[in-house]
Amino acid sequence: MQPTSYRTHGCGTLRSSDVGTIVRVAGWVRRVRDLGKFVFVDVRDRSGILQLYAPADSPWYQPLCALGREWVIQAEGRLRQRESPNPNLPTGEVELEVTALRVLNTAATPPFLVEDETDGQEELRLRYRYLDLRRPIMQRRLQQRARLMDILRRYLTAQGFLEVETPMLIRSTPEGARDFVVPARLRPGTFYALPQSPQLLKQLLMVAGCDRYFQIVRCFRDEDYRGDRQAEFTQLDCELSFVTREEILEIFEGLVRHVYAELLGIEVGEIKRLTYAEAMQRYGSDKPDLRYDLAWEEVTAWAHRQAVPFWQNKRVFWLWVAGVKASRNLQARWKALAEAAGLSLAFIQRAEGTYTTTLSKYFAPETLGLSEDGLGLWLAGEKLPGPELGLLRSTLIHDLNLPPQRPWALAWILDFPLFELTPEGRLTAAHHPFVQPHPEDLDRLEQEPLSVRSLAYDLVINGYEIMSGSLRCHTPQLQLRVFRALGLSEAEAYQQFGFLLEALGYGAPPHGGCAFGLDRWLMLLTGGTSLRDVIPFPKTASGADLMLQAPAPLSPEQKAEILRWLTVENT
RNA sequence: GGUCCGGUAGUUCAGCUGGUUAGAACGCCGGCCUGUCACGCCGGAGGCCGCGGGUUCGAGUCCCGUCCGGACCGCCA
Repeated sequence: MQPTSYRTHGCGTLRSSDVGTIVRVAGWVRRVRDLGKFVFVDVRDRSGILQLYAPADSPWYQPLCALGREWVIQAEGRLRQRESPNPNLPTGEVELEVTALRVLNTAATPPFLVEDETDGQEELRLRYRYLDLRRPIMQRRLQQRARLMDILRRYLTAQGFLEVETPMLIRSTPEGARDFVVPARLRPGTFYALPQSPQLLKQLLMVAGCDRYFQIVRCFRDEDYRGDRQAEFTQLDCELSFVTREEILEIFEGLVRHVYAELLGIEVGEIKRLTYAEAMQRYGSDKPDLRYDLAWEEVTAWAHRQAVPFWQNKRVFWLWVAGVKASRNLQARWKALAEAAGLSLAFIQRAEGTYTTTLSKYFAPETLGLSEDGLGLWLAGEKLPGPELGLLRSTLIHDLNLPPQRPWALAWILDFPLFELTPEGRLTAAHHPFVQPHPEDLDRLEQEPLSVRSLAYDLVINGYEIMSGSLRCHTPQLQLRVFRALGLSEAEAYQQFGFLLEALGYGAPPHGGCAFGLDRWLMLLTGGTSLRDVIPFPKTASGADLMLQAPAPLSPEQKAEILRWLTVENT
């Protein structure tokens, strides 16, 4: 804490070695404890908590007793050793014997405890966010956030990245999430859109020769909220020229390791690499939580040799959960879950060497060669592998309260499909339409587009997609081929993405990049379960800022002007 | 847009199959207290039971609607 004319020290910085010095502190009253013959007052500032002390015969005894919670005060005195130290506090060895006190501001009684263990519910905390952020735990989260950004800036700058800002008022592009839209006053009938990401702008920066770009940038997507999703969020956005996918992975693997080492002092272990196909086959998800080793194994060939009627003509997957016993109740719930998806689920339970299974009339359990107690599951269906494998895996982990094998599991997911089908059966970009097709699959782009892999990659941490990126199409010819595969004529492509195609035609270097979801990553790094804990001023699930009371109606004048813009014909 | 959970004192909650005057803890106010740190002890104040309608002799409780918060599905290239 910086000394100012109001203070000589930060409250939380004082130790036994400072005993005897005259100290002045300024901060908030956490609590007043009047014991009759003396009084203790805890003062809090960003650095921590310090205990003030005055005996009943002190002229400051009465004024200290009269303080209220969260009043802002300045206190001066000599630091002394405590008679009864508090080992739970960094400053627990010392206290300040008050010889001067000034009330800088009083405070209304706060609606909830301004403590780590607060009694306030989230709704109330959001309404009084400034009080919520005053809690030490929230202060630490703000500090962690600032540190993370500082670490990223230093690291990337040292790696030759250039920090460049891109505009917040851009144009709406088709596909993707719903845009937030801003009427353009000077051009009635036209609109800006807030960026869902600076994707195209950073590609243009590569065309400009920036070589390596990064930006810590706000992005906007007008979609529904979740605990891990806000409409307004912060990305670390990066793009590099003249690099291969392998080089990009190495650079950002370095960044991730650096962040864990600097921020948490943790050495992250191996960062696994899985193809999308492997991830779906073994975990049923493109963002599996690999803190758990649990994995599906396909046993279709074996299953077809058994006399189980509902396994014939199906693909069958086997999952073994060692050491657990599942109640009939749980088994019934999982079965219902599978059947709701049109799949069949069968169990085998081994407990103290004895088998229980509904399939005993088809084959002897002993032939499975299980060597330990546990629960086995067979999931069978025509459309497997699919997301049901993942749903069941995570439900099992949750319902059985399985312990993770490791606190951190980082993995690259590679070789995503380039395209996927919309529910209406139309071809659409799996990632975005600027991703470069995998060179090995390029000749199938027109005939078998769904089998084409892309040069996209995701970094998955503990089941969350934390970073996502790809190599991009860098020639107009290739970009047009992808657009055409997506059903866009050359005219339509130029109409929607003319500026990009034009730029690619002016000597775009090979390039690729990625974006990290910083809020989500920080949520994991600080051990939270909600983005609202790491975003200083978040919104509720319905997009409201309970403190500012946003969104709010416009004034009649503003509203009339908007209506005029909306009704102007867009030529 | 859909499903589910919640809304009672400043706060967190309890309040049974509808039944007299709606409770507890913390906080707040007053008093006492020689080492507290979730101080302790004694006393006190504090309620539009989210809002609107309905059923009923009678509604915090049951029904319908609505608003707010949360979780999940859809959505999130």
